[in-house]
Amino acid sequence: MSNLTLKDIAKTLNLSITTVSKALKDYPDVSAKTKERVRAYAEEVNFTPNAYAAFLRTQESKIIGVIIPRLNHYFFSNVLKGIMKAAEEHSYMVIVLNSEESYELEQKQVDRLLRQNVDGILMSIADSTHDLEHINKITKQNIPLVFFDKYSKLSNCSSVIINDQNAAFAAVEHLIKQGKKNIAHFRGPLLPQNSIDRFLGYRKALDHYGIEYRKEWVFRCDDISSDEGYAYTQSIVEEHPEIDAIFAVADMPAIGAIKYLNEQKIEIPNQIAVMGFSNWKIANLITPGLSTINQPGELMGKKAFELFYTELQNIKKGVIAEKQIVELETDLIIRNST
Amino acid sequence: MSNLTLKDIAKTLNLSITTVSKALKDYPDVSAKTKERVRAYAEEVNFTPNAYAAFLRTQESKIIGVIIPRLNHYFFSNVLKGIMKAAEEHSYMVIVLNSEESYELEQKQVDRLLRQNVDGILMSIADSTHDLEHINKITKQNIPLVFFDKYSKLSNCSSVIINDQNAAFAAVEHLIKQGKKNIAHFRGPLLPQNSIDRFLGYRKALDHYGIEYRKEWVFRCDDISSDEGYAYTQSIVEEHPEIDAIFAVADMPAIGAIKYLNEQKIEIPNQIAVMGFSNWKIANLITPGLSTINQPGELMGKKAFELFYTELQNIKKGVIAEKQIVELETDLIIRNST
DNA sequence: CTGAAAGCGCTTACAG
DNA sequence: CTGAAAGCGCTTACAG
Repeated sequence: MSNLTLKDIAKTLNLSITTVSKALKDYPDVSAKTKERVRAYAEEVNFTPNAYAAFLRTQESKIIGVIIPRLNHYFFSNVLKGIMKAAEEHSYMVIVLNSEESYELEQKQVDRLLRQNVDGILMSIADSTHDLEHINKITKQNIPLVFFDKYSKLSNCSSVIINDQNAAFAAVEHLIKQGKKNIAHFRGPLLPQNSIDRFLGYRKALDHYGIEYRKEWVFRCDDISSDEGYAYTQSIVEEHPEIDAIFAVADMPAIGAIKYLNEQKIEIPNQIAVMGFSNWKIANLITPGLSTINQPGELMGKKAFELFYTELQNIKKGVIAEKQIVELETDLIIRNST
Repeated sequence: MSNLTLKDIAKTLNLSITTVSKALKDYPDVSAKTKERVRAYAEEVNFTPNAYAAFLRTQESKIIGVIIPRLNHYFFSNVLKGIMKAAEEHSYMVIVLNSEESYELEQKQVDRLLRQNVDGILMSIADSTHDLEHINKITKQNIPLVFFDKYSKLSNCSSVIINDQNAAFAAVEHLIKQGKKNIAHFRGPLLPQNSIDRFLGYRKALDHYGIEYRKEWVFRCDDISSDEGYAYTQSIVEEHPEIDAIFAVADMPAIGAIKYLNEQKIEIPNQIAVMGFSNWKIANLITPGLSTINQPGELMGKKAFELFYTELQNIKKGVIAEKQIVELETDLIIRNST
């Protein structure tokens, strides 16, 4: 809109479009004097080159697309922050799309990003995604694709993840070492790999310490919400009084549990200990503080961008490199809820 | 990358580029048979038109830029969610930038968005922004600009805001009606309008009910963080034992206050009542629940997009319309902290 | 050191 | 109903 072009500048300065373009891009074959003239004028009139026209030549949009399953989510916000910071450093901009854990939306959003000719796509798969056709579309077009956190074992793509199974094992092991024997699990939805892996880590820890697994002590949180945690804790207290600890797939259900227990004046951790997963900010703000597993969100975002970036360079050079899986460290954070 | 073009399709189908383009855009002057052929083939080869080339003709990027001062922030995430949902409905994509409350970053990001030729910019001003030159750049280029939440009274732009002064008044009035007389205020930084207005609302309420204002009971939270709230509450308890209520500029400092009071086993609200502002999710998850002012984030985002959209239509039609200020309703939410 | 020209992939007014 | 052609605003190989 009402933006100046190279042509306008060329006309005003009595130069060719070529020379103006070169001057602005600091080509060595333009005289210092001309460069100075052009630059001064461009500054004066606040010239901003048209990114679209440039793209048409260079075929690089300098934009990446990010699809996250939840926007108002401490962990994913942190990942996004990491991505955006790294992108900024490489002069990239980020189009953000929120799939709201919906497979249908996710498919549409992939299409939209492809149409936009983004230079790459970074995504975390929605809970309801059960099919990878849209993912294949991306890889077929030879566009770098990087998964973070919720990835797919079936697609051969670069990914930044944590070892959910080991982390969950450590969490449950900690509960056991605190003397807890009847440990319930609030698991996540059925499809996503991380909710499966955290469940498996729970089972493995029970196994390892010779504690019987009881499937009626596993409660499914499809929304991974505090409300679910609250409601399940109520039914635990009322129907399974022998349960002495809860390991939740994420902090939110754990916080719902703590809320209920606080209201009922049930002692945490003496009567029931509560363990979360993710280390949201809120985990340290409630009373008692929530023990949890720290998941390095910002670092994950940074790494995801870097994987994209090296992959893009490889493609440009025509190098076919192995896809990389980066596994980040997690820590057990012990607070007063265990 | 490796993307088909209209030319490729035209060649394969033995048609002209024109006809292919028209067929795909459902122009009336193309035969149904041809349209069908083109569409079927485009589908088969997964053709995605090049958005940049299209832009160069239409001068519409179908992208907006959003600058928010904080990313990992319940309220701003909600606004973003509202913006993105509305954008999606209008086939717009959203480039998100995080100014981290920094004036310098904000300036750079405005430049980057202008260079990208976004169709409009939606932003909330950083706490440290003390100058509007970058804002003027946007309006000079005749690009729609809409502020949300943190706006500037000095620039004539469309804005979606709340009445911070009235909302703060209602919050403090509620404390007074609960019998509180010695009410401290955790105020925000000096520059942003909303932190000024909330402070003014606090003063107005005191005035209105004949309570003396004491400036040593006002504590400045430059980061609007729980840590600041925690530390100030400690000094209140130790140095100003007569204080019986706290009104905080936002939920985070209020939650820090509650954390400290809980640790010290100081009764809330009997000894000290605590009032927040914004109604973050966490406000209802801590014990006691935090009384606060509900700020409709998602709705604010939706309205901001709509303001942008009507402004864009006006510009296209050459209509010069008044800038609009939309003021959204807030509610007093009473929980157990007051 | 400067500039004319081709071309990126579309859209659309115009001709037939 | 179909197509040749101009043009959006850049970049860059090439000529002078």
